[in-house]
Amino acid sequence: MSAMPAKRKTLTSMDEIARLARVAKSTVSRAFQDSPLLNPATKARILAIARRHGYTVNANAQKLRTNRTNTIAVVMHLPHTSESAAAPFFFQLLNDVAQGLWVRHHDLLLCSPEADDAYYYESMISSKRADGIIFLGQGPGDKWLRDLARTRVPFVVWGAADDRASYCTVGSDNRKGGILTGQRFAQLGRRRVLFVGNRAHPEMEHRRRGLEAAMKAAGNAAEIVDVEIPDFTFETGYSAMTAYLARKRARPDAVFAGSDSVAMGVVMALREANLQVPGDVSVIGYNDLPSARYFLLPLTTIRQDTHQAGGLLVEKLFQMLDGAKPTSARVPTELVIRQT
Amino acid sequence: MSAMPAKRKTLTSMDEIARLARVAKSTVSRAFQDSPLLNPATKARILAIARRHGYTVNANAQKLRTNRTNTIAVVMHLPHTSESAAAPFFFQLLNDVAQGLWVRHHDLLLCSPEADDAYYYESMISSKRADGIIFLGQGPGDKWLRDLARTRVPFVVWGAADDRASYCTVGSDNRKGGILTGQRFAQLGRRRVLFVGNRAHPEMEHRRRGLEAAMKAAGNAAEIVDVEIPDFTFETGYSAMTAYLARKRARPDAVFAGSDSVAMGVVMALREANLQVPGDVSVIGYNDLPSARYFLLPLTTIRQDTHQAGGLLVEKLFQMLDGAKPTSARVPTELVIRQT
DNA sequence: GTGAAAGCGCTAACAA
DNA sequence: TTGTTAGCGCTTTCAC
Repeated sequence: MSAMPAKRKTLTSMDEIARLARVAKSTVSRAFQDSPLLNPATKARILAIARRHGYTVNANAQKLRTNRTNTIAVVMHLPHTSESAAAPFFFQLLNDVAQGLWVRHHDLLLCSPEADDAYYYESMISSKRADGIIFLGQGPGDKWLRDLARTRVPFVVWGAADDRASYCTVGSDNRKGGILTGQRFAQLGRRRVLFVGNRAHPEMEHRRRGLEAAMKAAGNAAEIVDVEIPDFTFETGYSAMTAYLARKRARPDAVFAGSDSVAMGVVMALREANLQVPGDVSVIGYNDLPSARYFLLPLTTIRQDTHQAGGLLVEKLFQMLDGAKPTSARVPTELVIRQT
Repeated sequence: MSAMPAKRKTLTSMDEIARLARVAKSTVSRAFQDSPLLNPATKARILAIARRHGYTVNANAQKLRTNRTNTIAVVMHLPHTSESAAAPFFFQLLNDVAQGLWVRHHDLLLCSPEADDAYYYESMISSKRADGIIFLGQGPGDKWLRDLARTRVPFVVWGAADDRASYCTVGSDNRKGGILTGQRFAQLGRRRVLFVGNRAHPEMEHRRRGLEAAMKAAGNAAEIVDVEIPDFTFETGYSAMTAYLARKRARPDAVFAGSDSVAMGVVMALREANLQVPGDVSVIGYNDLPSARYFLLPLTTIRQDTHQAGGLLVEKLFQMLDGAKPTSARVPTELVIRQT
């Protein structure tokens, strides 16, 4: 059934409903706010009339008046070309954040990062498009986030904790992820490990440091070489690894990749170069994507709990909107050993 | 740099800016609208002052006044549990739609389908939260979409074209996808094919009919059996196939799956039952996900151009907002033969 | 329990 | 080229 009869011209303002119900506009307003002051009978009558006429409260007038939007902006890097597979991990996180937002009856405004400049995000808030912002990922360098922290913009970030705790983050324990990887490599007797990532991203830098610490602690004088990549797709992993193998004589015996997608690309490149995985080279990814499990060679990887993460991001942001100053949080990190 | 100096209290209304610039409020308004009427010098002066004071136009007042939101709602089924892998295909589509929307300077409100009831969507529009709606997927049955088409709500749908053309869709040529699959199976001499999908979804029904037509045309008296599944995840494909094999004596020699994820689940189930893919059983998926290519067994599948689709969805919706009545469109469909 | 009145910040018609 | 004015539809005092 079409819920709103087409015949009746649908009414668009409280005044009109008020007139029909023979009450004041303010009474209609109270009915829609479910005010306890209001006589239940009056309320029911008003709501019935409104429904019959396809009336809904104008959200913009409401937002203007109350100075509250009930909207949260979620900023996520969307790949500009569709060639590069959209980062599945962030979509998973987006999904979990969205759940948390529905539950709290807030709208989700999906945004792409504009210039990495605090100004853009300040104006999102000052123009009253959203009450707060959730950033899915820090990107390389977080200076602009520190800048943003100096303003009145309420926001939380998925990513590595800021050393100076200038803003609130939720992230996996990246250092631990690095340590688990290092321990695994050490245990397998690996000595020439490649870190295929990007240390400009705070998260990656933490992983890298954990990796180094663990390998050092194990004491078998391993060497870590960095292969810098600009993004974390399969294609990038594949071509970075291929290029590396073409250029260098020394073969790595282990690779720690910045994401599962990268890890899969690395495995493909390795196989094409006739290196056995995991015989000659061990490979460990990050995120435990669903597809990591069903890859050609089920991928060994670091898992983080995105569902919990999504909930935490939302929760922290709401605490902030309530005037609190929430602390950063970590979600646990775990090594999933499969066949690489 | 923090773009807005913290010292100065940031101004929040045009009146205040007008006073500082010694002009009328309407002149400030014109400056922000980039009105050609305005003296460029005046405009520059106003904008400079505004910027200096961290002023931005209040979007809600603007929306209220102009009765335009510059926002499009995108409705997408987000899995309520994180167990089931979020449908990667729709995220890809979301990404492409988002691109199209940025380009046109529109905001994207991400929504989850509430009750499959036209009322909910009518109120999204009548409450002026969005100017139009893009539905990513029809779901099982599209009666409510036909209902919605009888209202004044501007919307377009990713999915199968409605027989009665009551609303505008963009979708892949599902029938052709079915035909390509049928031809391939026929050419391989397959006779007992399983359709693992859900005919309540119009898209699936079209594929299924194409499959049947092609197999009939090939003339080798094949039989098609339906395995109904409620969603299109790996897990569902896996368990549906496992259950089927446990129940039935007759082995299929071909499977046409509702999505690549389902196809991968099917392949796993088949292997566990000691059936060779593609030796004993051919499997064809749908969507050509990035991960389909790097699956355990690179997946044979039907590819559709989501990038083009995203652009078309946005374009059609804008035509509709301009008062036109755009026709439904199809994006091409192609068989990608790999190893299943 | 309900009504009257003021005003949120903006745009656009009209006037100058 | 700029200013004046009248609302857009709502919430929220304050009165009764």
